[in-house]
Amino acid sequence: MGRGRAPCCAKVGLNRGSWTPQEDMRLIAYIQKHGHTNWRALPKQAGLLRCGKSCRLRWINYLRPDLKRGNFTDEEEEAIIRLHGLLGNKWSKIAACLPGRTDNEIKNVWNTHLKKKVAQREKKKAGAGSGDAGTPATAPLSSATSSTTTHNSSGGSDSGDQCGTSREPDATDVCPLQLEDMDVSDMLVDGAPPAAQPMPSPSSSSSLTTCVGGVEELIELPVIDIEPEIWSIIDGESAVARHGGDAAAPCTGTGTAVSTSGAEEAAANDWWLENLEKELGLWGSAEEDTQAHPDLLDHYTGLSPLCALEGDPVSTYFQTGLAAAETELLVVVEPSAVLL
DNA sequence: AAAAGCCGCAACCGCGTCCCG
DNA sequence: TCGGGACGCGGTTGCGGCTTT
Repeated sequence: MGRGRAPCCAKVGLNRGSWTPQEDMRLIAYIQKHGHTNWRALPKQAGLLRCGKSCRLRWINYLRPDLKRGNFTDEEEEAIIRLHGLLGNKWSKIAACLPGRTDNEIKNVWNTHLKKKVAQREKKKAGAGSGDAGTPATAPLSSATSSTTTHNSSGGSDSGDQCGTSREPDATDVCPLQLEDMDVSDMLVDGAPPAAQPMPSPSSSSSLTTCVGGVEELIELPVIDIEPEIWSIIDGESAVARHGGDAAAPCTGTGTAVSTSGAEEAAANDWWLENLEKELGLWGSAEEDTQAHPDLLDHYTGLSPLCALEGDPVSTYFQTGLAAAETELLVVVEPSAVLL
């Protein structure tokens, strides 16, 4: 029944609409640091004036490092068409078969072109009027399967194979586009795609967390000025506990790492975040900053200032995506571990 | 060159389901 | 066993960018 429908997006005091680079940065930084065990609490802890739902959506559909960006390949489109023929509008299940693609993305692609494409095909077939293949969707499965199997090396080369490179090399084998190994009926029966489940949203997060686990808690979020009243509006409970700039000091309990750090680490984190912000156009020139922190630069594995900026996780997110992004995150973040 | 229309993407909304106390 | 909270999913909408007139 309608139970448990969280009034999560209480309209009061929360931002809506497009995400700003600042918000993106904050969300990324927070999740990189703490993961996302509780979406509802996340915005508060991350200092975001968003509802948890919005954060989750943003992360899953846009910010996740394992997302493949760019146009859909022919193989992917074919896979979507076939899977849609089998599964219907089960976008999440279809997405589970297409690593690096989100259900939202697939849904959009389907509604925008694939639907038309299929309609045209059906028309043609009907015009040709033949065929035993009454259901166009299922028939091509085997042939297209073979094509999709090779997809990994060919199609996905541009941005790398998300789940594969971003985690373990072995994981590439698990690429769910291998439809022939996939028992779609399983997916029809129970929600959870079997062993070959590529990267459902939860696991993707866990992969990320584990990936970053070694350097967890290295990122310190900048303080944001949010009126306590807003928090009380958001959670409906007293926000008294967090005041005096605590709002953005997430999990101060868990954020113990902060205390492990010295001023040096804090400075390094600040530097990293400043870079993020710069990359997002929130700051002045990069040169200014590197001049401002020449000492810290040395810590960054001898990267030139430019290199360091080019390796910026957020820009990587928006440019190349996943594998590189995750690598870069490690590259950028890890040095601060060396600082310790 | 400007205006109008179209298209695609990102985000929101509401419901269903799962999990936990 | 029941009730509540949180998450996940699918449908829909709004907006910005691009194309066409």
